[in-house]
Amino acid sequence: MLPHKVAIVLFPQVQLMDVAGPADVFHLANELAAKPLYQLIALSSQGGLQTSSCELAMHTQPIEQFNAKDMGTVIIAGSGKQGVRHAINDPSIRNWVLAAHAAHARLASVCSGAFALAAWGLLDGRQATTHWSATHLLRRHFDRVQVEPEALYVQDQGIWTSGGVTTGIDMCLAIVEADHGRALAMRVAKQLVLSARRVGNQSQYSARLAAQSGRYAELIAWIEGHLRQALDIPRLAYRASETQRSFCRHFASETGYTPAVFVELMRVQRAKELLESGVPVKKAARAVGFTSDEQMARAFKRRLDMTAAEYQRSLLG
DNA sequence: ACCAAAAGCCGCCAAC
DNA sequence: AAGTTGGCGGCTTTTG
Repeated sequence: MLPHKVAIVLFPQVQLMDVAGPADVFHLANELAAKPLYQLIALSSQGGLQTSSCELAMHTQPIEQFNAKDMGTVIIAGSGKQGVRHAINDPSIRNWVLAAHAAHARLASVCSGAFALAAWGLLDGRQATTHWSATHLLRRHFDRVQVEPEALYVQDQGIWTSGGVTTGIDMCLAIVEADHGRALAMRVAKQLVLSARRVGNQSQYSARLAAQSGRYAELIAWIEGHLRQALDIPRLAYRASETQRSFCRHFASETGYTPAVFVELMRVQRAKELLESGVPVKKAARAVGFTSDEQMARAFKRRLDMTAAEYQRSLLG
């Protein structure tokens, strides 16, 4: 089987970590699988040495020497403003990436690389993210992009975008997982000594955001303060002075979560915080309102794809 | 790992 | 006329 070609496209003033993180993930995947799963290719407009924003330079190949149609994955690394602008207006890079996309290559960006994809129209109608400090800019300049400011990384119809710097690692782990399964991705994460593997959609944050304003702000605040008690739909609807049917409908459209899912996310989030401060699993489970540690284990599996004990252990390194 | 019971969820639709 | 409400039924998910 031929290795899957992964092209990383560098611009002037590239962020070193945007390149190094993904590169090491794919390289370690090869090592740990003991098979050449991925072939890494660093590309730039002219080839040669590319100086990163921190002055360390990387060797690259001229992009036009490679056939875009051969690429399995193309990663656009982030860089400073001038670098991105330069890339956006460089027709050789643009056409090459578009050709790769037309040939069904998987596209991905790290950090400000999303601006290049957006400028070329590739993110129209798609969910995407970029560095947290630039999400509002992305939204302002490209109103057809569904910007997800809370996500570490997002995948929508074959195009992946990730937030800043180290999230490129999280994204590439998810790519490895999609290609070769969870076991290999976990081994790579472990090899990289990543404490806790982070999932792409930080839904806990979204849940918390939803709590800050809007029609159910008060109810949500109350939920947060009363996680230990039973929070089923009849009770919540009663507190909201609505019928169950209307409450469910309104709550879901307001927060994006059904009531039960929302409560579970809150409990998992709070449990994580307790586990982080060293509280034992059983105690944490009771403290946040899970009726048993068994129930918490199931919730952790659902939301984080790991057990509470695994989560706690992952923090200790 | 399984299963029956319970709870959650959501489309449907008549009634506002 | 268009939009919201809430009861019902049944399908899916969760629980113990």
